[in-house]
Amino acid sequence: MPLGFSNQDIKKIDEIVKTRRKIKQGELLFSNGDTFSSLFAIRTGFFKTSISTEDGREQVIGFQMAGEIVGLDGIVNDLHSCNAVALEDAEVCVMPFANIETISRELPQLQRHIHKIMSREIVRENSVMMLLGNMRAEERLAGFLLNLVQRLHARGFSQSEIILRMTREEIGSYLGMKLETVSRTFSKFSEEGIIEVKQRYVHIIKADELKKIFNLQTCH
Amino acid sequence: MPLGFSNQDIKKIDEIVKTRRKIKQGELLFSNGDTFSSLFAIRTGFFKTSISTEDGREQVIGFQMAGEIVGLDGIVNDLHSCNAVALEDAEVCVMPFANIETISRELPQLQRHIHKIMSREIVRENSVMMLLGNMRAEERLAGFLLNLVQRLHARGFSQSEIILRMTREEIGSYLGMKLETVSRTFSKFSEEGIIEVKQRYVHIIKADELKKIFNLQTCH
DNA sequence: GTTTGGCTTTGATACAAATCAACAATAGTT
DNA sequence: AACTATTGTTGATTTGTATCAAAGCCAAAC
Repeated sequence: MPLGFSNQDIKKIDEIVKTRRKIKQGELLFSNGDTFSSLFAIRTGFFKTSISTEDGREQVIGFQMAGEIVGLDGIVNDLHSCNAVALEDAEVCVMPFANIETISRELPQLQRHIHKIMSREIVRENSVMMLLGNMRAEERLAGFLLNLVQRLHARGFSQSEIILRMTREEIGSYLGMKLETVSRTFSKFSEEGIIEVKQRYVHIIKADELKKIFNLQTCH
Repeated sequence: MPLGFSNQDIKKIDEIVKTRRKIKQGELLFSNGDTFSSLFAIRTGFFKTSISTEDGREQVIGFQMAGEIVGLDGIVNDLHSCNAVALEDAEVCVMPFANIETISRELPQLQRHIHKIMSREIVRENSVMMLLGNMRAEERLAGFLLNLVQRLHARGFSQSEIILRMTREEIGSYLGMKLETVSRTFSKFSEEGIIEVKQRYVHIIKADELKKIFNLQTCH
């Protein structure tokens, strides 16, 4: 949440955010076809969002952690068009979208904040399209690790150590590659001394090497 | 624009939309790093938006036509993070975003409309991620053609004939494949009698076959 | 402590798309 | 009309990743 709200403003915003919901690992927060009524702010835990084809192929759209918002896909048709699954026990704030709209009409700063959240998601997806459309397996995984560790670091976690919340298959789905390729690429980075991997634990030893592999510099 | 506005409302909205700008083929409407101040509603013409890596690789993010909005990427950081190039002579309405925000605080329907536009873009990009992450060349091109013809048809153009505004290379960049592969896939569809192709002209003969190739059914 | 099942790693092989290369078609220019 | 430059097609070959297959690791359950 941005700064610069009066006490009275804060009260209004608290009103939006008062309902909480707990989601156990593996459970759905919402899924494709559900009617949309609320955005969800993640308080604790870790989610993946995904869509699936008729024939069962899954595409992971993103991984979301504390402080991030899910559910924006539902606004356009009042129906969710993706699934959000908790990858670990989680708690979210349920924010009825009608309330968000009402209050953001009164508070320009909140209005601006909502717009930025949506724009940020568009820009994020632009980068993912670059990743999927133009990059090779190593570049994709390097970009993925750098992005993840940067977001975790912003939340006070280590700059160099990660416990992955998702499987190799989920990483692969997100990055447009098969789980075996994800595993092989981890092993390759490990052999080169760039990272240390042990199952879900990843230690980034040479962040600059990862950045060199992921040599894209543009936007964000 | 949605219905249900009073005459007075319409006046306010017209105020947003009064500035026009013409862009010649090949010219930039905005580019990466430009300060953001306005969204652009395309009145006539055809655009591509793209981002580039340091090393010169381009990723086309989308193709936009009359009635669609570009510039949403700029909101989050008050800077554009992609490039918008006119693929044919075009005219846009320049809509200062500050005005949009002001007026949408007064008109809940306009506010809702803006939110839906942003959400629609997020959902569109989700589908592109599915395309790039999970599909093979034929599926990608089939999906591309179906999407394009559907949007053109909604604007009163033919349901079965298209004049492409973009090169094979630009299609390839959008779909995450090389221009040669695009060309070969066009030829393959043509040999199978699904489409007729002559350079930029494409005639869809068997739309149902294209749909079968693009067998995804989820969201939108 | 052993079993179970899910996840991960690694190897061998197959395949779709990239790359390299030449040529054809088209549009724009002089 | 001839000349360029750009765009598009097609063929031969290479390559990165997928696929198929087997084995190893780990945590939870019994």
